[in-house]
Amino acid sequence: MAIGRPSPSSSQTPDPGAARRSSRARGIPEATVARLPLYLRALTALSERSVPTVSSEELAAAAGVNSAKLRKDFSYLGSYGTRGVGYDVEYLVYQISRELGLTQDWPVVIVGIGNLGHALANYGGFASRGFRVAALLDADPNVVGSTAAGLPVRHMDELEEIVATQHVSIGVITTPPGAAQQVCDRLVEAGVTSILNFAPTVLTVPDGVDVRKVDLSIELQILAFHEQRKAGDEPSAGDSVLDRAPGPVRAAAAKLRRAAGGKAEPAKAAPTAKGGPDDDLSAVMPA
Amino acid sequence: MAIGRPSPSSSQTPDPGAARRSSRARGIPEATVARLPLYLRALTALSERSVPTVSSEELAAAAGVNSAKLRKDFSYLGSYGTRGVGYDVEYLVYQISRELGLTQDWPVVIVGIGNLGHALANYGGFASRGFRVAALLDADPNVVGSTAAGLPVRHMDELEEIVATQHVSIGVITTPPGAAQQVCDRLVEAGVTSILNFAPTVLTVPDGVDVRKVDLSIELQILAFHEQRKAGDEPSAGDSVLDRAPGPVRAAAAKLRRAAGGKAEPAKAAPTAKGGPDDDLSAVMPA
DNA sequence: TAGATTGTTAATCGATTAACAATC
DNA sequence: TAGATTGTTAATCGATTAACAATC
Repeated sequence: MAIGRPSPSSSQTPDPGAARRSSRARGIPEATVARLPLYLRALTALSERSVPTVSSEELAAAAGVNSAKLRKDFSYLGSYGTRGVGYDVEYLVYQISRELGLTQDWPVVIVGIGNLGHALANYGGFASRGFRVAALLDADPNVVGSTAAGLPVRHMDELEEIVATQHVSIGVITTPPGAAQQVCDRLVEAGVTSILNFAPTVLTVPDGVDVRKVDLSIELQILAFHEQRKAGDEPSAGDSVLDRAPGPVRAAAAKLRRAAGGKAEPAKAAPTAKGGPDDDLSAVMPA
Repeated sequence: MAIGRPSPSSSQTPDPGAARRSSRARGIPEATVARLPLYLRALTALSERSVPTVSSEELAAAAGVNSAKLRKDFSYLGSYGTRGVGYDVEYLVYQISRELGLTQDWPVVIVGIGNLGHALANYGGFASRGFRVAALLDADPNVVGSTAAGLPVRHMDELEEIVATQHVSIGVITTPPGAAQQVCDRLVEAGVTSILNFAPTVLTVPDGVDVRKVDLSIELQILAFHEQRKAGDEPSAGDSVLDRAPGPVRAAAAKLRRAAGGKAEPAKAAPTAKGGPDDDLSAVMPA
């Protein structure tokens, strides 16, 4: 592979340090930013029920966090509450919306219109938050020309023009993993500076471009890890005595296996590691 | 609302403390667990290319993290590397798979077969990681009986029997938000102990049940926050002089607004807060 | 042996939390 | 005033990172 030290901000996982630093410029930690949408959602529900004010305790419960954290989070935004009373719901909705940049319109392009692209195009939560689907794009001639969520699917060739004329700064990638980096490069070249990536691939982008990823498979794997522990912590089917042994013994065993040219438990590793097309989304999303 | 202090482990965001504590029992921090799937994906790609060994530097680059973090992560699993050489790819694939619980079969039910449910049913990354779709379920008679990804969509009434007979411990919720808690309750009652929630709702579950959420809208909002900052940090359209003023002045302004019974900038807050059905996924997923 | 690379240590940093003074 | 609730402080905890001794 011979890959040099990666630039911290050029990998798919946005460099937490960079994000923190930039947020800290105005004093809002990244962890707080990630919770603001939760608060906003809970506040919007209260607003629709015409609830005028809410305490940190009530709002925290509705958002699923504890109240100390919520108050700390809000303290980064300013002093928007009233001691002894609570927070004005409408005012807080507005302030958080503004802080998140939701008081402006964000045109978005979605690239790769398979089932997932369809689902996103139809997602009501986008429009109600200031996100507007500027265009649906696909490279497959069989898909181009069809409609999804009332919008025509346009060809990738139009990407550059659409991004330029509609001032698109956010792109959503729902292509198969093999196409994702290439699509990403074109988006960035066209002027997109924020990317939401659903393809299970690490994307490389230049400094100044933010990438967030949503990975369906990873979430399930994390659940499986905890599920495994709940099951009584008895050794799983794949466990061997050596695997449970103290570090030095395991290490020695590993070396023995390597020395013997042997793949450790290959028959057991194979089913999960190579059971199918690795993370292929082509069944979901046309190329 | 009058909601009592929420039990830390009963909210949708899995109590990080609890997760950490349980992981720490065997010494694996939650942040490390969340990265294991990334390493596994990179290793699987190397395995398919028949690469025998890999250094921490190379693997870290492929996974999009730095090598110190990767070595630290691996140190929680044991000593699986060889100094001066690197890691045996096949052996590491097996060890990480085992640690994550992927050497066993995980039957999964998906509830709510709209576009998103379809996309997930078709997602190749599941099957190749030991996750097997045990059943697709929906409450809508018009959807029940159709097929998705070659599987029949079955009625919610069959949920309990399916979970019991097929030993399902993981459920995926892709219903509209209004149905999510009810579906969650039924899943838990039937014996499911891990839930992946795509509905934009906070789920309440008993102790011992893990919930992870994937929230499309929240990811976009976080991108918008950073995008807003890139745009030169000039005041956005919604800013007023008071909103930019020091804390005490802002607070005073808030109080004045409240005293006047006035909603702050209602015309500006309204479009984003109430533009459409809030987070309604019904266009995406049939009830 | 000499070069390469791991596994671990220790310092640093950010996030969480409880507690409480400030103040409505 | 008395009760309620915010905003902030300070302690604690987990995560990250660089550096390097161990060792292949």
